[in-house]
Amino acid sequence: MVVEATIAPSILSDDDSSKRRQIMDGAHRVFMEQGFDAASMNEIARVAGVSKGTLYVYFPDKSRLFEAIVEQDTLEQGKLAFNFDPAIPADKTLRDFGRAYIELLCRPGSGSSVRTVIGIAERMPELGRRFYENVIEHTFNTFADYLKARVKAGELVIDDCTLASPQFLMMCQATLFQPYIFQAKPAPSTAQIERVVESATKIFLKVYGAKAK
Amino acid sequence: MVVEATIAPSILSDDDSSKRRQIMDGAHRVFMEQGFDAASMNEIARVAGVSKGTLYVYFPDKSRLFEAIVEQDTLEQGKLAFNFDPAIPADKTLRDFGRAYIELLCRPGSGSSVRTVIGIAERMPELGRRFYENVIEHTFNTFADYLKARVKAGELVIDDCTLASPQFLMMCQATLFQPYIFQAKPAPSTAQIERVVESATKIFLKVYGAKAK
Amino acid sequence: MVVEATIAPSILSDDDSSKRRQIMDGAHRVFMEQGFDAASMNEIARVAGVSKGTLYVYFPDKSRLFEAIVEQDTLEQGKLAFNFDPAIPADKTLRDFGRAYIELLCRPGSGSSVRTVIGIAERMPELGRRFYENVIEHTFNTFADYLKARVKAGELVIDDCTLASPQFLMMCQATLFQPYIFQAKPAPSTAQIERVVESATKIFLKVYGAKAK
Amino acid sequence: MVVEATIAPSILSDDDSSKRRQIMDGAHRVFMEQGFDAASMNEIARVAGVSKGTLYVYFPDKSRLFEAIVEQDTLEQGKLAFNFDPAIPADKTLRDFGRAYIELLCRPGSGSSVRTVIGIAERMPELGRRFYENVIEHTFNTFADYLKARVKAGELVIDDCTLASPQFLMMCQATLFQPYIFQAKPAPSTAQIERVVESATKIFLKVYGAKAK
DNA sequence: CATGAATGAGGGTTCATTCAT
DNA sequence: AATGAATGAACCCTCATTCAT
Repeated sequence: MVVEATIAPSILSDDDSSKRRQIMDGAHRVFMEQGFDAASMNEIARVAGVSKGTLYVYFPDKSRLFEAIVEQDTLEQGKLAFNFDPAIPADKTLRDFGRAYIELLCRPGSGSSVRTVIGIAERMPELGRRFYENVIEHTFNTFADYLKARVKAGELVIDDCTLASPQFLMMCQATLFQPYIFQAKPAPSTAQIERVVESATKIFLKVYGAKAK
Repeated sequence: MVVEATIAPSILSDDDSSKRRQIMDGAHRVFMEQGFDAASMNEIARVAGVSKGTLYVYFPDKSRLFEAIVEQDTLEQGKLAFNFDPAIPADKTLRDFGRAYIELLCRPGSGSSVRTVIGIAERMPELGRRFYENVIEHTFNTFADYLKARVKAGELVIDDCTLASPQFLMMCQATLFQPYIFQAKPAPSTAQIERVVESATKIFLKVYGAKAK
Repeated sequence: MVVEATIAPSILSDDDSSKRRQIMDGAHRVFMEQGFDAASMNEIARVAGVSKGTLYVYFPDKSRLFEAIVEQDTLEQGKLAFNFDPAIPADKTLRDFGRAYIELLCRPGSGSSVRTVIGIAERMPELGRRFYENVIEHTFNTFADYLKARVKAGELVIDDCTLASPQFLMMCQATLFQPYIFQAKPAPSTAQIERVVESATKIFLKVYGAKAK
Repeated sequence: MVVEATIAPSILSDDDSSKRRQIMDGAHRVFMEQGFDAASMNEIARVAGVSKGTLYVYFPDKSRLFEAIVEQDTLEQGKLAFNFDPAIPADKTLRDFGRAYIELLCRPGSGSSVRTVIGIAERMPELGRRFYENVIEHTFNTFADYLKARVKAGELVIDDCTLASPQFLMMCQATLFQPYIFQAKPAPSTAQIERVVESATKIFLKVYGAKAK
């Protein structure tokens, strides 16, 4: 029916307010490109396609808008939904997870997010803390839980899974993430990722694998 | 002659200029505490103990002063003078170097430096690149060179030292550096460092040690 | 009928409009507390309990709303209904009227009114003029009329009642009103008022009393 | 000597800084014309003939600039240097002083000052208090002191000089000051002043004069 | 060379007013 | 009639930079 089509949009527009979303989208782009201080409310309004005054209808001030953006990024990046299927052999899981982790870390936009948060962490430590806990540490913990399960299953022999988890993930980063975050090299290619993750996986299994005994 | 008295000061001031040094010291403190954008030339002048005008005698503008500061930090931090003595057993060297590395990374001031550079890397990628190459990568390379020497000496068996080097150093960071840089936790204690480095060292030797064969 | 229920409210609302009254009440409070410039239409709407848009349904703009408030105050304060009973001896009337006058002048809210009008008089002289004429001068005139009647009755001997009236009322203010209007002292106590009015009354009668001759 | 002529200006320029004076002059005009809120720093800068930034070199913010202006006015108006010569008969002194008082009160600029201070007194009571004490009350006290001396000299018989002083001065205001301050009438003419002061003087002497007995 | 007063563009924020619903 | 989201001009204030001394 024709009428329905007309009504639809307003029904679809989530009540999280399309304007609010619109502002956050614009603010996200500007904040990520420029950082907190260099981003101007003027430009955010322009990019978001709203007037400056409207910004203040939805957010009390620049800091709070920024925090909302970072919080959103924190939640989104903290999701990293990986299916740790116990039926799949550990080596395959390590490889797949390692690759997914690095790809997440180095996908476009992710770097800006990390850079922006680190850049402001000195003056807004709360933001840094929450980002670390909900994104970085959360991933470490999720993976550590998987490892514990494998240990219990007798597939792995690990004394301290809470340490083993970041050991593996940090090895996966080797050569790849740091140049990316410092803008020294572009995001790594799939081949590069494969190679580094493969090496990390082998080391991990050699050290923590059950048959390694 | 009377005239000499007048000229004297400019003669005495070494031309690498104590004033220049003075400015850089002040600017360093302010930039590191506040980041590039939030730092004001006014406060830099105040902290440096010179007039605002003098700043512009030695540096054409704020960006160039900042670049000089970062460059200086880059050079200083790139120095990490570690004595890789071939006479010392590899395991001890790994332990000592790992500890020294983390202590350097997490010593007060170092965090600010890294945060400031990462925070500005999006807009001043050149600064990020040089910092990465001269500090991060340089350390990886220096250590890789050591590893190559140990391989040649038959003490270690490593296929790709350029990869093994960051693998070890990233493992040493596990749990320690990231919370620190995000301001989520204070700098790690000596005991924490010892424990993580010890684990990394053991893994490294188990995987790459010659006797491991 | 069901429909009636829906219409009812609009029928009930008297057309001098309870909404209009509601707005004026809110606006009065805000304008008197903050002054014309510092009062915001936003807060007026909030205090009045109506939406911002509704303000503009009843008043074309901020100035006109303000003028309406001041006009209302002018009319209300101009009323000062005092019963000049010819049967009562002049000295009692003077004392009672003087006290009532000062109490009116210094009652809470009255000060704000005067301050607000004086504060804006430079830019809105018309408002000041009407306030002066309808409140201040009107009181002078009312009292002057009483004096004239007493003169005619032979109870007082006054050459110029139009001058004698403010002479008495200004003497009553002595020490009391000015510190109050400048916010230098709180509203005067009953005892203070009594004392000052008593003195003014005595002086007035000594000078203008018939028996004084 | 020629040289002296060159140096002179810098010596003459009071160290109260000509720029500061320049700013205060401009700010005075704008604040008095518009009131605190309506005055904009932009216009003050324009009228003062300096840049907006310069304003903030001399005054930390708008409030402080305003306070400086009011304070200056307070001091200047508080001066009312009147020579209470004991050799001159009281009646002449009363007449002269009364006239001088009203002329001061109603001279151009004085009204704006009073209006501005009263207008802001609700929100800046300290300003109001100091203005009242240093200008209004100070005049009352100065005159009260004179009266006390006349009482001691046996020329006047006054029970409470602290009350008698404002009684006289308020009577002098009758009909003159209030319409002026409300912008209802222009400043009174000399003739009007003379007439009202004359009447007040006569009343005062009739009541408080020694020979009145 | 060194100073610091002066600048003016641009920062974040508020607010009277409008208008689609 | 009533709403409140949206606007954009104008607000106060900061700051990198310049220049006369």
